Amino acid sequence: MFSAPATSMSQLPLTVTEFIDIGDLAPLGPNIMSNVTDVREITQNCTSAKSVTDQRLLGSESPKSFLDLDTVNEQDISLYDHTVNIKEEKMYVNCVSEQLSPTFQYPYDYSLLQTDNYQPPSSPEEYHDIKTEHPEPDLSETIVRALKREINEVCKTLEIQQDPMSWSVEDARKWLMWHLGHDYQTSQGVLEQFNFKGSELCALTADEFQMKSLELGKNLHAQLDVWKNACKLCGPVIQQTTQTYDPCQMFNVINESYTVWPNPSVSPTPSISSDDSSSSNNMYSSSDDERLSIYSHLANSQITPHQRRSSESHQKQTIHLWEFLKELLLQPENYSNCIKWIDRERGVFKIEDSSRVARLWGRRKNRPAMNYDKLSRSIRQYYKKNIIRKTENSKRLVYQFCVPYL
DNA sequence: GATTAGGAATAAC
DNA sequence: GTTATTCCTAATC
Repeated sequence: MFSAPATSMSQLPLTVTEFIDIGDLAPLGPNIMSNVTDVREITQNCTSAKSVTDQRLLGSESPKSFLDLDTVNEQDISLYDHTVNIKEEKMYVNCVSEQLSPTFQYPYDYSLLQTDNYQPPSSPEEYHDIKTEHPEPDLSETIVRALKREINEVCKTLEIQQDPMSWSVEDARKWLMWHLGHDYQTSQGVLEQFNFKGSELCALTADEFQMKSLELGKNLHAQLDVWKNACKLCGPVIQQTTQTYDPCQMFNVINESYTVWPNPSVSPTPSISSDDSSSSNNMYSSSDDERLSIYSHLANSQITPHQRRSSESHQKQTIHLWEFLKELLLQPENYSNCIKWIDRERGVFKIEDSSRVARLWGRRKNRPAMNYDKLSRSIRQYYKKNIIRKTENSKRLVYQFCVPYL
């Protein structure tokens, strides 16, 4: 996935905002949502992502607009990836771009962003040197909670201990795989360079990580650093379990920590195809489909035949629109600003931000050209199938799930 | 101007 | 074959 990037520091014209996806930030709490507005000023210095200078950045709308990835000028950024990691009070946004970088970490420095003369650091080293003091006292707790959930679920899924010092070589490989998760070739290449048990992995410096993988080394080191620090913060609460490998658990991990993912235990999944098995959990996105595929490949020798069949049977599934809408509705803490229940009992919901819902859907289905016009056409296809209908007193952007799909 | 409705062709699975 | 996407016209809010 990551093509050979240039490493020149001069190729750092973009500021952090171009890569922040509000969908990733939202689960971390309202404090972040409110503070991202402060990034607005520094985006004006951005020279490459032209669209960040449009009116959506200039205060007319909520932060979500200018933080959505579709504001990125893809002519300038032909390939990007992004993740958000939290370490104590510092947020790192890892950016990967063909033109920009290998993997750099941009601390999301609230105190600096609120100053008038903020200048983005010109090199990754400067970013690392930034000291952050977050003004919101509640953020640390939010971050710790999010980390706790994620680490707990990842430990369950990978069947590893939370303490990396106790990891075997195989445990460490699982963890690396989890964080690599982009494509099998890349992951295998990197894994060959990190054939260590946990204690040895923890002893490696950032530079040593980078020496072993120019593109991903520092990112992995940061991920491990975050993990180690989070374990300290989380203390003994996190418990490693003996739960068997279940791809659905991966959904829950992502569901709580990154973006919109389904939770099959929450939403009923009525059969709308002739194959019940294919309709029950057809909920992988491309990225985690890949991640699961890679992990499955790695773990094939350790999972049971039943589990392997389960994994394989889930990888080819696709999510239906009505399921996706329900996922959003089931996370009001994150998405009530774009879709929410009007009458939960009767399945009546309203799309508050049609373009955002469409973008989320398009991203999920890897359809960049998705818009509300197309999304709504798909919804209307549900009328005949009695999955979704308009309410009796039809109102704009208000729909209703039919009884079996409530 | 945005939304709604639905036909038709096509793509994706 | 089913579902979703894309494009379209027309009507409505």
